[in-house]
Amino acid sequence: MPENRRNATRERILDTAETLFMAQGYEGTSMRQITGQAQVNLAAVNYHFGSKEELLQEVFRRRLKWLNDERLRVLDALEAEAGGHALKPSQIVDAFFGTLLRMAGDRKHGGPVFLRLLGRTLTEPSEFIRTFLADEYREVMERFKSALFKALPDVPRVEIVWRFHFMLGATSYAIAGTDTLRLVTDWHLDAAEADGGPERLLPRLMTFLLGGLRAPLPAGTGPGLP
Amino acid sequence: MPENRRNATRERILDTAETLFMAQGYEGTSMRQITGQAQVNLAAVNYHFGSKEELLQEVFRRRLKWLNDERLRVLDALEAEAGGHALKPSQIVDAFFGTLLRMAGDRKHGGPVFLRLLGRTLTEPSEFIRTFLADEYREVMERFKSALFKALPDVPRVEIVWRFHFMLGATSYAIAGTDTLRLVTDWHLDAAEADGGPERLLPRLMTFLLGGLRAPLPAGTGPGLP
DNA sequence: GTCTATATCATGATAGAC
DNA sequence: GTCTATCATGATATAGAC
Repeated sequence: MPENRRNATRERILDTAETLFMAQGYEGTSMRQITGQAQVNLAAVNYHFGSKEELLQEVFRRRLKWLNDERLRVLDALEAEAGGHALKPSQIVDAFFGTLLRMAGDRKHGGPVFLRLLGRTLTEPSEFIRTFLADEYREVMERFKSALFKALPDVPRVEIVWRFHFMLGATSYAIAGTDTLRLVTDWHLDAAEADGGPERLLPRLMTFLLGGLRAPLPAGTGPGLP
Repeated sequence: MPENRRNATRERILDTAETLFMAQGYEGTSMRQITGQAQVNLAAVNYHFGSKEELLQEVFRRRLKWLNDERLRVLDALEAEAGGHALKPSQIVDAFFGTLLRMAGDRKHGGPVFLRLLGRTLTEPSEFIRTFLADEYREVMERFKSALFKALPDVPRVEIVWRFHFMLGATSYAIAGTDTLRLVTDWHLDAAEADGGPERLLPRLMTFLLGGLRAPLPAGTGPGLP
């Protein structure tokens, strides 16, 4: 069973790398750590993926493919149901960010480990990571921006794009994990409240995001782009 | 002038390290890069700071000291002016996040370089960084949370803390730089619009943050903690 | 296909001359 | 205080045996 063993080794490397990159970052994780913990040979990474950079890309690709396909599937279903009418902003935001957060409960697709990795990687400085992520996200971004433009025809497009950006930031930070949350909590929240899992986080985040997305325009903001 | 030279070397190392950590991250930056670009000897970092970790901490300390003192100074002034009355949420949010963003125009205190570094570091996985930042932020966090609790007496404290967390995330991501912004833009915004500098960013961000902070409570949210 | 062994180089840190 | 020289370690990647 060479095919099975090949896949088993590949998947074990990917799973281990995902966990280590999440906990220590890309630069902070060595191939010796990955192969040691995955109990495969040091040369296996180069054999299966070519390089450490390509390993990282594959770690993201197998999860993002599923996530973004799912996002598009949900958006397609909503738009089909609406039959040409504009969607509600809350539907669009849930299709994008709700689908992401619900991944946390789905261990088959990475679960909380991948979510934290993704949140932490979005601000990673390495050029090749940002280029790669921008490519992976391009299609889904265009679809969701279009949906928001249609749902909010009176809001200048430039404002919608900025607010999408702010929503991404709030969400990334939230899924980057409870350790960073020590900055804010540490104090009035016990661990049970602070670490309530996705089912507590999602409604709170959605409320915040929609409040920001639908906030009245600030004074002095020009009209939309042509 | 041994004292002057000592300070000049120290400051040059700190400035160079700040820029490189911003562009490449902590793990991705070597002491050889830092000392080479700062045109000081390789041993100078260990002599002046002891280790690479302590260098990073000093890079942050000199900026965060000024930033957080300034935040507290603004908050003190607002509270003195209010004379015992609760502040408006917008005043508190501006004292915290506005003071941060206005640092971007102040090259004497790091300017945009430090802002991007800070935004990128808040999701950094290294344990010692997170512990260090949590310590540096503790006092200012407690003061601002208290001010928000007082300004929003009808909102459960746990909700305020969560929303503070979301605001931090949106802001971190926004100041982490326009490169990451390619994820969202790349498309309908020309560079001039997307990269409008802090004077464009601040009102947009404030509107978003306040919209999220003051959003109506979601259904099913329990009462505040005792 | 998988692994051993190794090539080649960069890293953070330090000892000791000046 | 600053520099040179060097240490010990760990990094990614690969050549070649099996």
